[in-house]
Amino acid sequence: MKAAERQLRIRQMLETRDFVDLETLCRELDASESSVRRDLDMLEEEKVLRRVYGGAVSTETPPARAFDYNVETERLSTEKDRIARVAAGLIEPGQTVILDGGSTVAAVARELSTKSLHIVTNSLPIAESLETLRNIELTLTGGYLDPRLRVMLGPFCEQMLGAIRADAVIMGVGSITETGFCNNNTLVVGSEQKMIEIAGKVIIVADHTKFGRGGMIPVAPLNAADIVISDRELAPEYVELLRANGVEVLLA
Amino acid sequence: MKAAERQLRIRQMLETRDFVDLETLCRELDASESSVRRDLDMLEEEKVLRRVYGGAVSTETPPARAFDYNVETERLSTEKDRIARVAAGLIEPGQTVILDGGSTVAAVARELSTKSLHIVTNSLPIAESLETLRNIELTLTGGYLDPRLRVMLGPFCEQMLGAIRADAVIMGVGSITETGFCNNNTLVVGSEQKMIEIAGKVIIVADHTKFGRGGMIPVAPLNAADIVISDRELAPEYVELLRANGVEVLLA
DNA sequence: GTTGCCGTTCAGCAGCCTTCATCGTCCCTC
DNA sequence: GAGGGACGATGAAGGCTGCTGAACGGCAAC
Repeated sequence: MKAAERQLRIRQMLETRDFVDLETLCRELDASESSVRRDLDMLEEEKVLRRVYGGAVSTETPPARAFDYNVETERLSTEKDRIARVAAGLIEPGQTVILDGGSTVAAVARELSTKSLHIVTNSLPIAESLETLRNIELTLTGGYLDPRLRVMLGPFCEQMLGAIRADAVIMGVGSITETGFCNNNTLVVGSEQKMIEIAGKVIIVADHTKFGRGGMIPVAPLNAADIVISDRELAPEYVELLRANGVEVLLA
Repeated sequence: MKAAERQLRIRQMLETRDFVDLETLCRELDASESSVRRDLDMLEEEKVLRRVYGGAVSTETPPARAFDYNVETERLSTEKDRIARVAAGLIEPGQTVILDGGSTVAAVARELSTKSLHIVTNSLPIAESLETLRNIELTLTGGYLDPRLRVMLGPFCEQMLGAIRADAVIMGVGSITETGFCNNNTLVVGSEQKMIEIAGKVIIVADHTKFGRGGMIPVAPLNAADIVISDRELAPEYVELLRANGVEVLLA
């Protein structure tokens, strides 16, 4: 890849995250450390970013949106990032991928931002983080906009989902128990069930704190998932449980 | 392949990606390195692109989207605000109102923000400006997200609109001539035609500069509108023309 | 002290520019 | 209508420029 292209891609990446590390850049851009360093130097010259130890941070001050959403984004962000990277690694260029709402899935969206994809989502934050990228064709489901979750839901959303097919869905969940995946909002559950129905491969992303919580609305039994991605702190019995249900488990 | 055709193809390629490398161009255009270099030089002369080591980058600045929208928002903002206030005055609390994209309609959205309403829109900027309001229930159409206009369009959008009914639609247009209302984007026209179909009352907002422009895609004949709202500088012959077609005209 | 990151240096080579021969087209002449 | 010259466009070749990746020593972080 050429210097100009690399620098454009770095700019793009900084639109969706505010820190990029050198190792990731080398991998994503398929270039040597030296070249990436030079690119970062040039972009720093242009005030696009600021070099820091281990990578670079965006100089763009983000418009600081959303309250709850950011807090949830911060919590466990490193686990989330690792989970997100693994999830993104399962997606091939050119695929159609459904992303549902939630901060873990938003992290996946960030990791997907360099691939050439068709993304279908009902999440406004995810749409906003991807809409400027030229390599991503973005389709939104319609529906009632939940003001707290910033996600489109309800019959219109489900009807729209019913009209499409996708290679994969990447979904967060509220909780996971032996009885299956759960969530805590009727409308969210409805759209998630539809997403599972229309996607070739169902990928669930959930950090270990999601396991064993109870008392919510069931979305699907465990065997509805093809792959579950969690972090290394996940208790072994859950790994066993999932594998016994024919689910592939990846620990990031 | 001739030089003119090659250059056209290069322009097209730059619409969907922001960097093209020489090797790819040679392959895609089936031409020698020298010829492609010459083409790039000429296109650089025309400011279509900028030559960089290994290829060329588009001179179209991607962040132009946001700023275009802002420029258009600034232009005539006082006329727009007055038009918006009149339009908002036509809406009763409790109604279901469709808002299409465009800066004039965005101004109407601001004016509507104190009423208790159900708003249906395909515009992301409008959705963002209304989403936090507790008195407004917001439903978005789905569809392909046009990255420049930030509006959802296409068959999914139209299908979703086809499933609902609304008390009124408030619409901007690209131009108004004696033959009817026009716009300059095929997909936008499709969704606007659907909006007109499903709305009880069709309200067009258009400052006087929109009148008499030509050469765009027809949306609907003049008599498709119930009310057209413009500003006081609108030439009297257009007022006459609209009234002759059974359209109520309000000048803000 | 160890690890990981940084900046520098340097050989290798990809890409650039210039030059030139070739080809096709157009127009003029006979 | 055929022949020939001028012209522009094309692609190949050669020398030069500067980008790239690997290696290495130094320094910050832990």
